[in-house]
Parts: sequence; structure tokens; C-alpha cells
Amino acid sequence: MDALIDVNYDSEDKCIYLYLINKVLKERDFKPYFYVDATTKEINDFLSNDDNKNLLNYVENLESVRKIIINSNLNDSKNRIIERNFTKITVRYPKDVPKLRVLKELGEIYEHDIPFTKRYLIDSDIIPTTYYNNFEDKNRRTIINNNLPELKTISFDMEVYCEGREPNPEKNPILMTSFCSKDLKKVITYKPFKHKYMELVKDESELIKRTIDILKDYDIIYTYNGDNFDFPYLKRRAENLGINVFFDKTGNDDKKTEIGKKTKTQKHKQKIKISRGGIHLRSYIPGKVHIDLYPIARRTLNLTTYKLEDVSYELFGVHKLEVGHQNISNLWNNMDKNLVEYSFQDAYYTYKIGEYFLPLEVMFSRIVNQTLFEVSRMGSSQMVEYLLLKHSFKNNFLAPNRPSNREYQKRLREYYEGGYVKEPIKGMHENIVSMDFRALYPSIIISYNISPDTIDCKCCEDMSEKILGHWFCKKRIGLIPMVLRNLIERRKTIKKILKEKDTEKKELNSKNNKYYNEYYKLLNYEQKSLKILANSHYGYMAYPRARWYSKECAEVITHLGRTYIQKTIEEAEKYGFKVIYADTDGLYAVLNENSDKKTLLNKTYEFLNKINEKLPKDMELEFEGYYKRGIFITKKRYALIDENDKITIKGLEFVRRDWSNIAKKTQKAVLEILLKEGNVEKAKNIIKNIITDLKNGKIDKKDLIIYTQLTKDINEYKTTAPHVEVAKKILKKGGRLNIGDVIGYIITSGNKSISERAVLPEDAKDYDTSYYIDNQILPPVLRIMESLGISKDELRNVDKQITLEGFLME
DNA sequence: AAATCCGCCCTATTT
DNA sequence: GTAAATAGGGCGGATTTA
Repeated sequence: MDALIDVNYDSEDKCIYLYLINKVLKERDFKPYFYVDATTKEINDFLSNDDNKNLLNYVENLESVRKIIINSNLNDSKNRIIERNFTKITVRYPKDVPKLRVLKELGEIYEHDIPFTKRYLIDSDIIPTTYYNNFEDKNRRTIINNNLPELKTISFDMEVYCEGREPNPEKNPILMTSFCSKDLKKVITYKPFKHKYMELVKDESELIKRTIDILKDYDIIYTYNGDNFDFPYLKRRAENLGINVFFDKTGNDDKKTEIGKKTKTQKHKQKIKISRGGIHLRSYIPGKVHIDLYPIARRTLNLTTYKLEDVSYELFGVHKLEVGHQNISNLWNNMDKNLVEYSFQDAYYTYKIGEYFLPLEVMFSRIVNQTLFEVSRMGSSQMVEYLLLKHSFKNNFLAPNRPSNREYQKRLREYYEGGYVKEPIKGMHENIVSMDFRALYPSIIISYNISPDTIDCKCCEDMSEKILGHWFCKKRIGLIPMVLRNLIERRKTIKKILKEKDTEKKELNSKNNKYYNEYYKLLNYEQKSLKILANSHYGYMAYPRARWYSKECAEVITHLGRTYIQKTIEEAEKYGFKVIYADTDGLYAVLNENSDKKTLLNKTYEFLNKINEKLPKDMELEFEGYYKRGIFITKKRYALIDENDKITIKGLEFVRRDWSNIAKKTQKAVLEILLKEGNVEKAKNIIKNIITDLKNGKIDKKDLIIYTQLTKDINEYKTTAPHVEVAKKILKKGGRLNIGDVIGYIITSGNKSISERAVLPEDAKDYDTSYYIDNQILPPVLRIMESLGISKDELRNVDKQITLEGFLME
């Protein structure tokens, strides 16, 4: 029983290492290759040329093969897909491929930039993190089951001495490391702190050695920002102290075999490799799965800030002990045992977050067919791309190339129309129903067979009606619709199983055994990952760096989307609904004549049945929800309350990070009163009280902080903005900043510009009361009041804040 | 000279 | 490093007002 957890090309051994749980296999048969649009003769001639003689050494084999290529020139009168011969060039080593790219002088080269280990997973039939029988024998290899493999997981965190703002690995030592796993809780350090999880070692060198010793026996290592901090720091410290860092599992070296036969033992393969991935680093250890939870949290959750503490609170609702980086040195010097507790809590919550995200990542890894390490660092578009590469390979297609920089720049400038948004009927509404299309874009893609390899195919030109001047093949299913259909069908099956299990559970009304729970949970994760991937295909086709980019396809999809929602609005109105608001794939409506909830719901279901009969079979308009009340302010900004008094807020300041907490709290309180009771006077009172508190300095500093993200390098900003000015101050103090960092600041008093008065919360001596009243508290609540028909004049006679306050304070 | 308007840049949301 | 549609703050130059 074996399961693959990592794949690495060993450049010393010149072959692929397949890391299974507790076993390493070598794959020597698989060689790097790519394709050239030229004949073997042309290539042979080119390579026998004296200038290119050295290139010939790299080539292991030339072979003419039939492949299907997508003709991306839509104006071309040839077919959309063409099957013809290309030359497949197999080389000795991965690094030979870049050298042979000069062959593009002879004709376009294809699939020359797919990393070798990823290529291996595309071409092989191995699904990562899945149990197989007879793994070592390619012909007898069979999947046992879909259970989650028993992976040994551990979290790891490090504390470092820090004098200034940033620790310096040349000077500042590692103070302690902490770990958490199912059966291990430990903090290692070289000062005798008192704590139940403490392990004392002699010095930093021993600390590092002991740390490696612990980690090497685990399969998965969770960190929080380990990519950019813990591992690079650990590596550098170890180098400076002259320590060799190898993560080879105890006993692994004895079990290394060729596929089939035994070979000499080999050690010292698994060391930390730091590589650049865009602006960030990646810390990889061959054979281990390092999962950095920080980027996953950033991608998956929507929070103001993404400190470990914020994420723990979001996921588990617990506040963990927090220590500022600068305070670590103090705690260390004073032998404060809180440092140990803090360090352990970091490891503990990192572990919990890791276990929380792992199943979903495992599912992505299986579906996309790439390693956990890679998949946990991919965005949804990259996952779609690898999924498509897999299916492209299976169907004998040549994958389109990634765009050149020029092509990318060109694509960036291509705009097209998106979803339809109806101007809302502003103000308060009651008895509201909402309906939306289930997976609108994916279902359109499938229904119309929209794909770069089916658009405007010559074979179907005459028999097709044109959509924005385009049509799609009727004879052959396109690559993207095919992949999408697979995902959606599998998801449907899972949903059905889950539903059956659910009713079964209810009928039995009994406690479930463990197997049932695990099975159920896992299917639920699979279902979630399938949904995410399905929903990413439209965005993928419109993504300028995509191989299967097609602006035309994306344009047709949104066009059809607009048509369907507009048609639905029209039908709803004919049916006796008043549509209050609609955005892209869904709408909110009330009945024209006054009615109770029951009448409304009955009518809604009648309407849905009627509409769904007319829709293509893969498309469906669904009931989404019923709401007692709702306030609609503008497009993309509204709030609703359901029967359980649950409030949903969309787009308003309350859900945005770039507003102070006090402004958000006030808006929420006002909305709550208006939605629950419709009492305008009470709402005014809330505002009045907050303003009084603000004036009396009763507001907690934390509630005044405004958070804004840096979205580019500080020098690229063309305008002065508060968060940019604060960022400059941070840099001046010796701090480091990255693109994507979130800056928090408070506006202090004075009469200079707002940007000049923005300071870091820790530096704020006071705050500008009138700024917070005029620019933070009032605008968000006034917009709501105004939408209810309470004119600004009613609230403020002249435009001075003093007068408005006067009105509120009466 | 001050107040106001407006376009631009920028961020963050919704779908 | 999925897309477009959208609102709204702050800045700074242009325009209007006194």
C-alpha cells in the first residue's frame, strides 16, 4: 500500500525520485521532451550543421508524431483544429530543453516550458496522495481506495532574536523552535525556561540539529510564512554555524530502490531549497510536503489582516496569546516563560490551521494531478491550467504556448463587456425573494460547447446561429466543456451521495461511526474543490497569461449571461414580480400586490418551474432565499434580513477593510435597527452617541485604525495617498515591506492634508475628531438614510458638519 | 484668494 | 499573476465665485 506525496528530479542521480510514504522510488525511464513544428529531416540537418554540433549531444531521440493543434487564428478559413505531424524531441536532461529552444528557428516549439516533474505527473497515471497496490509495477498499479492517506503531519515555528524591526540572520540567533503534531507538543530552547513542553539543549547549533531531527520523520510540515521566513532563516543560520541540514527520513536510505531492483543506498538528498517564485520565496524540501499556510489563508479567507492570530480567530473563534516581534528579545532577556507559551501557541494554531486546510488541498492535488507542495502554492488559474494540460495530453492535443510578453501586453488591452447589473430600486423593501442561476458561466460553457478549440469551426459554420458573430462546433465536444462536464458530473454524484447519507442519518437518528464521518467529510471537501475549479474556467479563458486564453469565448459567455438574466427579469415582471435588483446571475424581487410569505413562495416556485422548462438542460434558475426586509442603496451595495434575523451586508463600508472599525460598527448598528425595527429615531440616536464618544476621546485606538493594502511597489505610486505615506514612514524606520502588505494607520489632528496626518497606530498621540466624524462615521450612515428618502437637507441644513451635529444632538 | 468641480488614481467589493 | 462592473475616498488641477 503506497501513496505518492512528492516528486523531485535529482540532478545528481539524473532521474526522478518518487517519494512515497516511507519509501523512495527512482524513475529512470522518463525523459524530458518537447515538440517542434518541423520535420525530423529539417531538424537533423540543422543539428548536423557545424555550429550546432554540440546541440546534437543533448538529443536522445527524434520522432515524428501526429498531434492535434488548435488553430487560434479565428479569421483563418482552415479548420479550428488540425491533426498533423510534429517532431517530438527527447533529450537527456531537463536542463537540455532550454538549450534546444533555438530550434524555433525551424518552426514553432511546443510544451518546452513545462517543468519536468510536472510533465511527469501529466504523462503518468499516478494520482498523488492516493493509496495504490503494487505501486512499483506500472502495469499492475491499482488504486485501493480514496481514503486520506495516513500522513504524519507536524507544525513548526521559530522565534528569533530581534533588535530592530527585522531580524538579521547574520547576527541574530534562533532562540527557540516549537512543534505540534497529533502526538507531540514541544518547545526546544537553550535557556532553562519553566514550561511543560520544554526541552533544553546546549546552544543554537544543538537547537538546529534537534529541530531537523524532529522534522525529518514527518511527511507534512506546516508553517505560517515558512516560505519567506522560517526556512530561509534556518538555512542561513545553519550555514553560518557550519551545520549540515538533511531531512532524509530515518531508514529511508535503506529502502531506496529502482523500480523493480535494489540499488546502493543514498543519503543526504533532502535539503532545503529556496527558490524565487515571483516576488515571494518558496521553501522546498524534496520528499517532504512543506505547506505554508499564510499564502493559503490570504487566498482563501477574506480578512482585514492575516496575522496567525487573525486567522485562528476567524477559523476557531479563539484569541491566542500575542507578542510583538520586537518584544521577543525582552522576554528572552528577562527569561519570561510567556515566551515559551507564545511560541508553542504559534505552533499549536499553525497545526490546527494546517489540519483545517489539508483535506481541501489534497483534493486539489488529486483532481489537478500535481503534488501537494505545488498545488498549495497555485492560484485557481494555475490549477485550471494543469488540469487542462492533463486532458490535453490525454486527448493527444498540443498545448498552446504561454503568451510572449508582447502577446501578454496585447491581451491586457483587450476589454469586453461583463455581467449585467440592474440599477436597484433604492430604499427599503419587504417580503423579498431571491433567485439565481446555478453555476451560470460553467453551465453556459457546457450548454453552448464554448472552447478555444470549438469556436468558429468551419465544419459547423452554416448550420449554426451566430452569437456575437461566433458559433461553436456541434460535432465534437471542446476541451474546456469536456473538463468542466467531468468536474460537474462528479460533483453531482457526490452531492447525491451526501444527500442520501444525510437522509439516512436523519432516519437512523443515531450517532455515526468514524468511518461514516470521515467518508462524508472527505466527499464534502472534494465537492468544494470541484466547485472552485469549475467556477474558475471562465476566468481562466479571460486571463491574459493563460495558454487557452480566448477573449472571444469569454465575451460570448458574458454576453449569454447578460441575455439570460435580462430575459429572466423580463419574464419575472410579466409574471407579476417587481424586480428590485439584479447582478450577473441572480435577482431580488417582490410581488406587485401586497402578499404574505406563502403566496410569494408559491408564486416563486411556479415561476421557477416555468422558466426552467425553457432553459437548456444544463442550466437552472434556483430559489436562493427569502428575506423579511432589505435596504438597497446602489448597485452592489445593499443589506438584507431573513426570518431568523440574520443580516447579510453586501458592498457597504461594513464589509470593507479600508474603513475604520468605528465607522463599520456604527453602520452595522444603524442597519440593524432599521432592518429589525425600521426605527429612524433610534438610528439617529446611535450616531449621536458615537459622535459624543468620539469627541470625548472614549473610542479605543484600535477602532480608529484604517487598513489599506499596498498593491504595488512604493515608487510606482503616482499620487500621494495616506497608506503610501505611512508605508514610507515604515521604511524610514528600517522596516521592510512587500507588495500585498496591509498598512494600518490613524489620522491625527492638524491642518495639513490627510496623507500627511496619517501615522502608524503606535505613533498616534491623538486623533482628528472631525475627520473621524465627517469622513468616517457620517458618510456611510448618511448614504443609508438618504436611500430611505430622508434627504440630506433633512439631516443637515447647510453642508457644515456643525449644523448636522446640531441636528443630531437636539 | 477661496470654494467648488471634476478627472484621475486607487482600493476593495460583488458577481 | 481568473474576469468585468461598480462605488467611493483623496488628491490636485481647472473653474467658478466672491
